[in-house]
Amino acid sequence: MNKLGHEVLAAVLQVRSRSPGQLSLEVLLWQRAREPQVGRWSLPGGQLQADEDIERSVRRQLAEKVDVRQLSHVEQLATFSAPDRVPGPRVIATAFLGLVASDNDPELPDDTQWHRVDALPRTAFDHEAIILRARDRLRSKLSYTNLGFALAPPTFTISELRELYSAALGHRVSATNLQRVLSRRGQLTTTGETASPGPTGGRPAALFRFTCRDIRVTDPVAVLRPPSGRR
Amino acid sequence: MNKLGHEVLAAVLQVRSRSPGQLSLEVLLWQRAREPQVGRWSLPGGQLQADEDIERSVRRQLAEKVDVRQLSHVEQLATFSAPDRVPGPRVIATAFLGLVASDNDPELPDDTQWHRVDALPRTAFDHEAIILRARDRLRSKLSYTNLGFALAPPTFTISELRELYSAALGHRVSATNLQRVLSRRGQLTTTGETASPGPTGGRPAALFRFTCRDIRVTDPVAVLRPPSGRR
DNA sequence: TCCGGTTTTCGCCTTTGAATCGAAAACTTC
DNA sequence: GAAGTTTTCGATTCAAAGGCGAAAACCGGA
Repeated sequence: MNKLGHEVLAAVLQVRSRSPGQLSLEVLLWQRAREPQVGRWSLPGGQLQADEDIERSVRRQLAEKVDVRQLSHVEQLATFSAPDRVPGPRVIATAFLGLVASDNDPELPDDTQWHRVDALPRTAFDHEAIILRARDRLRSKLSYTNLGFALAPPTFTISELRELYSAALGHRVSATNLQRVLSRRGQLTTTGETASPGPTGGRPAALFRFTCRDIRVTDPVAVLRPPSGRR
Repeated sequence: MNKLGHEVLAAVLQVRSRSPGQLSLEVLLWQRAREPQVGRWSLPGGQLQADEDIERSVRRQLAEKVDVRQLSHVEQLATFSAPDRVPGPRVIATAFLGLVASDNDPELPDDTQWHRVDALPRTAFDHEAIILRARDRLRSKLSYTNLGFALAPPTFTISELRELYSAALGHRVSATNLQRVLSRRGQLTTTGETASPGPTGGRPAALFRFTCRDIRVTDPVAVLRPPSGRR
């Protein structure tokens, strides 16, 4: 039997604010201190162990870089297998998408930093392709699932949520429409509380939370759905 | 470095007619002649070789069971890694979805047969889960992409296409609606030809083909799309 | 206390695309 | 030519998202 190495890699994404009011989608990377590719930035990950499946493995590997209890969502992305994707002995990689809610700010090791996904530094191997794949997966799932819960704090105003979505999707989002779409789907629950207005005043915003914090497909808009039989 | 085996598996799906007029979604399986799991039905696949990536590997392995030129579409599904998913030395599996258009009827080896996905025989290892995953992927992509081209013959009538979709989706489909949805999306092109009516008469049906035979997302119904800026 | 400024919220309307229905068209056989 | 079949097409309804502006609820300062 042909034996080869298998690693797991995770693109952990979070919407973060670098300067106040300026949110951006960022990814967790660590800088390589040794060859190969010294100085380049890598996704966290490592070799799969004998007694773990890849889902367990990715959580174990991530624990070295970040508090895994702050991971609100992890899902498999794809497996990358080009024979020359890394130098030396062949290694297959299964990539994951991880999400951290925006109210967390995990302690990071010295070699590890957040980087804007739209302004990546020099990355190692095929990691840039993996990061972009993770971003695309997040963007499409924000549309047709309730995955927003994994980016948002436990409770939030519509304006805050709008900024989160806007940073993650990379385009402007209307607060009016966001609220209507999510609440029509039953994803939003009002807490009854209100946030205190900012220094410039204004009507106090109502606080919401996601109805359900398990990922749930909103029906990938079931086109060609079965005939209703309704008359 | 921890070395382990890596195999690729393919769930090749086709809409086939067992008795005339009765279409069903079927999957290509071969029956195991040796331990482990003698007599159970397996997905085609095999060990990844040193110089190939998994996409090449799956096509190579499939060539042993079916004419690969008849494969109209192949895509990666997911990687399965439970340590005990097969007995003996550990093997990771990356599963693929393959599609064959309904006008093909490939020559098959003696140990290989088509089986209805909704009436599977006793399958080996975790292969049933993979088959169901493949079916679900096909069903959702039929809705929001033009993947139908991979199931359909080069040219077809709307009625034929309706039966194909109906068998693949597992529910009735309205011909009227199917035609309008696909042509609004620009996926259908009329050939100008018409099919000859059946033995019972009836208006001759117009022949169509898919505008484009590369997979193309129809916009996963871009909810929360960017503001139009239109006034 | 009143008033302008600010932010959120809500209702109404438009737009888009899918589902339904029924009638017309085009062919068969008798 | 009449009756029966099947396809095709237009008109209508229905559902969900996007756009817009007015009303609500707060601020600070005159």
